[in-house]
Amino acid sequence: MKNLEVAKMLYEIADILEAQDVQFKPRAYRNAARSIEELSEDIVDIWKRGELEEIPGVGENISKKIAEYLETGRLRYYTELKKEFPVNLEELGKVEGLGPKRAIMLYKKLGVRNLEDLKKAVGQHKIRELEGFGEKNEQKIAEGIGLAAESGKRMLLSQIMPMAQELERKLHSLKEVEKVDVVGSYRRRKETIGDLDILVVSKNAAKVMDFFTKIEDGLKVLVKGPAKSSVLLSSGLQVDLRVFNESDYGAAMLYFTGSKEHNIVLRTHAISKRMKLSEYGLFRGERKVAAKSEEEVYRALGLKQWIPPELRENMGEIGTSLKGKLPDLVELKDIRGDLHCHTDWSEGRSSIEEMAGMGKSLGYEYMIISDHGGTLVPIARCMNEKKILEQGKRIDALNKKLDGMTLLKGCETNIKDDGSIDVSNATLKTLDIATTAIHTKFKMPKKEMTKRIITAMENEHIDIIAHPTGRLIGSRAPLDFDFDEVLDAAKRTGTVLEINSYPERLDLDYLHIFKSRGKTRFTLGTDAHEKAQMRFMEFGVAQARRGWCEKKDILNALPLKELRKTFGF
DNA sequence: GCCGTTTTCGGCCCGACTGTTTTCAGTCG
Repeated sequence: MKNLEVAKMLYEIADILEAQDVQFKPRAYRNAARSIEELSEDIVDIWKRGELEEIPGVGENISKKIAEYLETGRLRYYTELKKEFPVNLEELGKVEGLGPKRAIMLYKKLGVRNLEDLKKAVGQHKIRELEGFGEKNEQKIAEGIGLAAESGKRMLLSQIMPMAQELERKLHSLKEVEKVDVVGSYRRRKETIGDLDILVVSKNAAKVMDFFTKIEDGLKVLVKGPAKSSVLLSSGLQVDLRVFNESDYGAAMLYFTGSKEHNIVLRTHAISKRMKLSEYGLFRGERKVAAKSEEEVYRALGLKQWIPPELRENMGEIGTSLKGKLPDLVELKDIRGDLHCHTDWSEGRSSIEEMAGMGKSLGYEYMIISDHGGTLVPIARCMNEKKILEQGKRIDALNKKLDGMTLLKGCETNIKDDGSIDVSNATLKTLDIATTAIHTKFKMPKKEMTKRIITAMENEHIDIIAHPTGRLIGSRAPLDFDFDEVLDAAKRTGTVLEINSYPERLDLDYLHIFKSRGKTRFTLGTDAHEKAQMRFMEFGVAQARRGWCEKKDILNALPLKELRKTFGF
């Protein structure tokens, strides 16, 4: 997968062009880079099909450059630029307050090429003497170097959520605060969060800013103004807070929820209607047309529906809302059961009874017990076939005692290198729903990997492929296989792809879900290894929503009777 | 360099904060 490599190169070209005061091109390169970064498909495949120009933001010139790079392994245009400016802009850009222009300036005047050089220049107090820099800037850069290692580290949504909720509570405790909302990528329920954006309604902004900049856990105040302040928490999380009037709050919510791309399209749309949109409202000339609520602003722009935050990723949501055709997104309350759970029969930490108790308290109609089973060693405490059958009997017995909820017999088996399953068909047949997944040998040629997964799907006893891409956010890359072929196989064999709700997995991710919607349905499973983790369902639902899923796309929104029919048990 | 419910040419989001300026540039989101 060369996507990130190509994106990085385009970002760097953008930075160098910007440092040279080139107009508009930097943005063009950045747009292209961002699209490529977010592709769910390998750019090499797109190039081979001759469809580079179909990528949003990639036109004739950039596509030629990408093709040259993929074909020859280098891009002359880029190497020329780098020869002129041999600067590690990616590294230097992580220093707060240092952008491409100043970085290039530091190279020209002081020969700074990377973080190491920058440290030296700061140490020798050379930066303060440069025109346009000064003592304070030098000091800021010195602090920025220390923080650079920490910054840019994104945290999982599940780690951020408790912090966000606590900040919300603290701000609410201040009597001057009328409203608090955590917005930004948190509100859009992105799988990882870089920083938190908080909006507050208050008539006493100064008081709120004083309170916020002295907040417990604050490590450093980055910015403090009458309308905006930023604090770096000791956890490394940056929190931005803005205070607004009640009357502008909707426009502010809209603006700070983003995404940036959603906003740009929305603002451009406003211009086309001879209006101007900012965080203070939608204006026609001097007159404020709408600002109080998001609904009001969207409506005034001619959109027929309010766009849920999870959809605001510039994937066609604005055009779709103009036509009034947005999906009616699945909600947590639609989910009638968890279809991926472990217990202490394999590597889980809670008993079947404890898990069932949790399922009941969540109001579920059913849930599966899908412990690890099979012969592949690396999986902790895999059940052998005898134990799988024994567990099945135990579940049957428990079901007679359980009132109002049904336990389903399941097992998470393993896909061997050749695509066969490490549990016999005879045993798989005794299960209500059979799940399988890749847990070994994550690297093999794309063709082989594709065949391996499809072979598993063709086993008539297999119902679900769990965490299909195998990625672990921040630590393991997704498996390399042809997703379209697997999608076709899902349609053909009736095998379902899972949306794994475990925060490090969230697999399928929203781009794959978006692409698959309508071609196959999905199951949601938490992959809980203890009862409390069954609450991860909300993250899976969020991911499904980000992939535009409706209730009908999710199998565990079905009543048990329908689920039985679908899986034939 | 890209793109089109205003356009195939002529535009390209917008405002806050900071530091260094004496009216603004750079950075950030």
